[in-house]
Amino acid sequence: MYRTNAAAPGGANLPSLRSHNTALVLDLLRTAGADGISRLELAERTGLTPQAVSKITARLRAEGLATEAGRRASTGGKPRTVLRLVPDAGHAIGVHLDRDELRAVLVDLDGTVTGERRVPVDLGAGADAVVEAVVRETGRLVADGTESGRLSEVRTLLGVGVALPGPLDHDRGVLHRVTGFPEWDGFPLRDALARRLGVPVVVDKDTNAAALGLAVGGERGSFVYVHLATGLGAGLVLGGTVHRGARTGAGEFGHQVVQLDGPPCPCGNRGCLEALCLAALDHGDLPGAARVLGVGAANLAALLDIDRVLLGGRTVARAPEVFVRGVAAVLDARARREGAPDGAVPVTLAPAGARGVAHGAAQLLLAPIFGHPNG
Amino acid sequence: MYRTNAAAPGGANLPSLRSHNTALVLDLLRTAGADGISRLELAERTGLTPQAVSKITARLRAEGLATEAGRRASTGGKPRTVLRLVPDAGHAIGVHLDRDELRAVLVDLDGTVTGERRVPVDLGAGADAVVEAVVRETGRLVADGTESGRLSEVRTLLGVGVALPGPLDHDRGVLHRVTGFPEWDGFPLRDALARRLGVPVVVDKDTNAAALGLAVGGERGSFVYVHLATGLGAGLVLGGTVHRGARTGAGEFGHQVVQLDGPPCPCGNRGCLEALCLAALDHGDLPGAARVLGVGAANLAALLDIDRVLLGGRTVARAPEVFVRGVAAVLDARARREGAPDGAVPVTLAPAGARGVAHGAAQLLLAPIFGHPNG
DNA sequence: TGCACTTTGGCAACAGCGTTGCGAAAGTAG
DNA sequence: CTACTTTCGCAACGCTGTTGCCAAAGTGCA
Repeated sequence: MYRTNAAAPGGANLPSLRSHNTALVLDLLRTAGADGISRLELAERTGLTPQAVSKITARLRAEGLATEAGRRASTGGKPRTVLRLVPDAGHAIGVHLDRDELRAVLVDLDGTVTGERRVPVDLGAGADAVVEAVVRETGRLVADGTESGRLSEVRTLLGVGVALPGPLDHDRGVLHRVTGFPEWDGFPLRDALARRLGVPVVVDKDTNAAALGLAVGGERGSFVYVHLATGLGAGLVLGGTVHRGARTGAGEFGHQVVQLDGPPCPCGNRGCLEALCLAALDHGDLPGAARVLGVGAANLAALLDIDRVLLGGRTVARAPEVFVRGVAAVLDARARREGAPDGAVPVTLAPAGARGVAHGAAQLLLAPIFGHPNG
Repeated sequence: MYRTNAAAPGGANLPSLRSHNTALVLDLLRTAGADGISRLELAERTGLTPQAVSKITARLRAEGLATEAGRRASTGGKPRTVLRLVPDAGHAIGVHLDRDELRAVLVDLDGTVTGERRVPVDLGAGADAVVEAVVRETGRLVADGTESGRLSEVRTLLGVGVALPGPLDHDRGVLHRVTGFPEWDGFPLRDALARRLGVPVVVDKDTNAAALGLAVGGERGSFVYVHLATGLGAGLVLGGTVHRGARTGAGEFGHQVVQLDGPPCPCGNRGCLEALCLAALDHGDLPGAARVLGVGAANLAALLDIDRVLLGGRTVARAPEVFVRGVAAVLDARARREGAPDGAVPVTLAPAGARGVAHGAAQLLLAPIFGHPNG
């Protein structure tokens, strides 16, 4: 399986060149999905010569990652042959560990969910119990997949991605003080799971996983995924890649202060977005909560100049239109006042729904194959 | 002169591989400065083999970009030969266009300022007058440089970088509504200057230029440069590169809302950082202004997880310690409350001083040579 | 039906990249 | 002076994408 030359401190050699171009072609094949894409189109999109694309796709076909799938209509000459990704050539499991629920999905190379499990879980029950639950559920997903013939070989399982509420250290796979569950502080979740599962494991914040899932799912450029459930967080995608920051702690959207000397927040600060938002929700004031969210989103949009704001999470799902409209109203008003030439940043509902985080967690393993090192 | 393969949509070929590695080596040579760096050290730092480094440095020496400069002490065998960048092999001019002053600097490859001019200018006097002033001052810089023997050939002038208050379109080099001077809206400054000067011109916001200058000057990782003068803005460097966002408008720090329903700002919003900050300054309340700045910086640090906050600009220069201490106090307090394992994000004064923006503007032309495409 | 034309896409030869094997150069240590 | 270590370039090499060329597979017109 192809991986980018991650270890090198920057120097590039021929193998890394090859990996890069192969990943590029694979990414285009994935994006094309079931429609497929022709060799010549691949050449145009990558900037490579047709002959180079022929060589690369020949390798991919020999390794079972790509296949020919029909032809296009002729435009006066030999018709183009359509190439397609072979989705079953690789799988990954994405696990969404929420405060009260575990959701695991089996995902193939092109992002299709081919298996899913949901069980209640208590994050407060301690590390051993939770690790055990993850091992059990991923095991069942693999068993089901093998039985149905989808996971024909164990080797096609690339690894397991785990997404859960932060803060945590993505690089080392170690949890910090998961809000509300101090006993998790310092637990090396990635290594503990990798030892038990025997496959690579990647750990990330739920918001980052969801944002990665959206980026892989076709959302281009820079955007923010705002997640409102028991807490408030954000996943940032800047220029197509998830921005995690120096200590992989970026996205602390909930504790942005937007009211100097405002009401106190459990985090110790005053006037945090999360505190104001949750307070409004407690009063049943959804539009008020949306407006507060909008102020935060508008700040973020101005600071980072993003293309889009995507909303998700359980609370948003309860009244999607109220939140989308409320947040958009704040952004529109600000754009009008500032006379933005292209209008306001659009606000939409994250399309993946309740499965978004688990799906994105699986992409933590799949994305590197397509040339997105850390997503 | 080496340039990265910018036009390609992602596909890499052998020339682009070569450019990449050459730029990498040049960047290390530049970073090493007058001390120089040995071939073996270059090999270790890049991950390339010693032989590859020998070939690359041989090319660089043949083209006059690098030279041998002494040897290190032996460690039991043949002593390492030290290589050094030839600073005079290339120059760039950086122009800082402020509301009332034009500052232009001539900078060589390793960032040393070898010529400087300062003249009063009125941005409100219209485009023609300002363009004329830039043409005149850059011309004099070149004339002085040629006379002193530094600019031995005209070909060593790579181009002119112009930095001025935003907002503007960096990609196209077109100004938007420069705050306070609506007549500039839509003026194609880059093309107008390039036609008159006959060399490449790059236009950017003053804050971005300063941030780029700091990044090139050795500031690693992710940081924010906060500029407080007649207005308030920020330049973001994320993972070593300047973040400009989708429409190159990122860094709108001044109009971050931190007080819902706060005092009105000329921009039309309420409770903007800039409004609060300038109001405090009007009352002579520097610590108050610093505190407001600190709240904004803390929000940004939490959102983006940056390594450092750097302060600059005329107002900061008037009482540097008050601002550094005031901003740091807010960040420290928040870090303590949240129990950040590594402590608070450090706050320091931007080292480049009043010349920072002009120096950074020159780096807009130099950075691509060292593998930083847009800085 | 047959011929001319267009377009696709693979084979073979090629240029250029970093890599490997090896030896000359230039020091230190005894 | 000898033995050893370390640096560093020459030559041969393997592999990359590129170029030149030609067979295959269509369309369109006579």
